[in-house]
Amino acid sequence: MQIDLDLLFTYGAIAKEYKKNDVLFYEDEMANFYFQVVEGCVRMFNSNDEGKEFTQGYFCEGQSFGEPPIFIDEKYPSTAVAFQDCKIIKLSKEKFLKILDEYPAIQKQFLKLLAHRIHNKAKTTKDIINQKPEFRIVAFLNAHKKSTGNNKEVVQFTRQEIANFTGLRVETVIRTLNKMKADKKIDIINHKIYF
Amino acid sequence: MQIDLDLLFTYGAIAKEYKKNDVLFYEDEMANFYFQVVEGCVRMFNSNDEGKEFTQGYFCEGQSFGEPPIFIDEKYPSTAVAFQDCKIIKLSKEKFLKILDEYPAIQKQFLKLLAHRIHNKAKTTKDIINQKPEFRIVAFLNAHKKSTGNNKEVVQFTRQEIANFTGLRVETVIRTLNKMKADKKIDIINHKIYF
DNA sequence: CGGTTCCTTGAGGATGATCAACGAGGGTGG
DNA sequence: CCACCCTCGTTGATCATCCTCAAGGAACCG
Repeated sequence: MQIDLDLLFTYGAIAKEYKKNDVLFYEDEMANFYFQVVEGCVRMFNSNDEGKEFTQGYFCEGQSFGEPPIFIDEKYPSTAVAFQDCKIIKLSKEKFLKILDEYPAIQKQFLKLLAHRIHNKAKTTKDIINQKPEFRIVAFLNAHKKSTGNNKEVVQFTRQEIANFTGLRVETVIRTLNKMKADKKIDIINHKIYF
Repeated sequence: MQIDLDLLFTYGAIAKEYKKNDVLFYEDEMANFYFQVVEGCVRMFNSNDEGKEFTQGYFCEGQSFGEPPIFIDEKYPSTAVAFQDCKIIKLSKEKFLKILDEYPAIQKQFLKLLAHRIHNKAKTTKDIINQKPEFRIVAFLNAHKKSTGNNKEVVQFTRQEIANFTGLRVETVIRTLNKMKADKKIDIINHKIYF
């Protein structure tokens, strides 16, 4: 889901550049802006007291993020950082809500978007709870592979990133991946994972 | 969030009674109806291969459920069963979408509803991943306590239900609750939990 | 009562986390 | 060009935690 860039600019949006690891907003901050990715990719995550991070999701080119709290006057449930160098469009909450009011079709698009998000989160949560490291990793790989074809493709995530998303530790991810390789479920060539 | 009952009936909705444990729909079924609870409470959950259940959420009097897949022509991600004897309103998908089209205010309400759901799910997932059984249980108790006051109140869930929601095993829940009692974090009187 | 459903306890075991160390590659600046 | 420092991947050993299994007890209800 993305709103037309011209429309956004008409309503006063600005484009901003972020370097990798720049923070866009912090967990528990009030939500005052609508964000839409033009270039790059953003990661949303939570950290617990011991510093262990849990990745809630990635938002890439053409995707918006951080909208739910805008609709309900809530704080951000997670922190957002640039996963790569990014160009991001920002629009104030008020203007964003105005667009929705004036363009019912867009509002409907957002309804669908949120429905997708819930659907995905339900699936993800289910898969993570299912414990079994291998199962969690497979679910992650399936959810994040680009093509739907049968042919294997290289996985663009580090083992640490897989760990952060699945709630496992790096070492466990590595050992599980090695087992999966032995079982011919994935290929690992020169440290790169093919799934 | 609930749609006015008269309006629902005008559009052809019917009320249906379910006995405890009756199934309203199964995981992976296509979503063809809008559901709204008039009386009682519904549980949505997934089962894994070993039969272990994970509760995605409870939906009680006045709440609707199972809408996300309707918006996006998807299957249900979970199974829904009557948690108690229930009276539920059902309306066909087509009619439901028609209501949304004809009443923009209602559509907006649903946007907010879905935003709330996502926000909650993000928090819940974060808390579950945080491992530590005690932390998960406290998160569950906080999320499901009725009043927001400081005074303790009785918890209406069985230990098995807490286990299903937190992804723990009953025995672990029991032992953790006992520890929490010893630490004065909860009271347990005659097997009932006060939090 | 007899049958549920729910709660409880103990013992044992498996699994993933933790800790510690090291290797390999890529980029940077002297 | 080389030394250094990153980040990322890897391995082994040990440990703590939660799961599993088995058994029984308590409360409730027709």
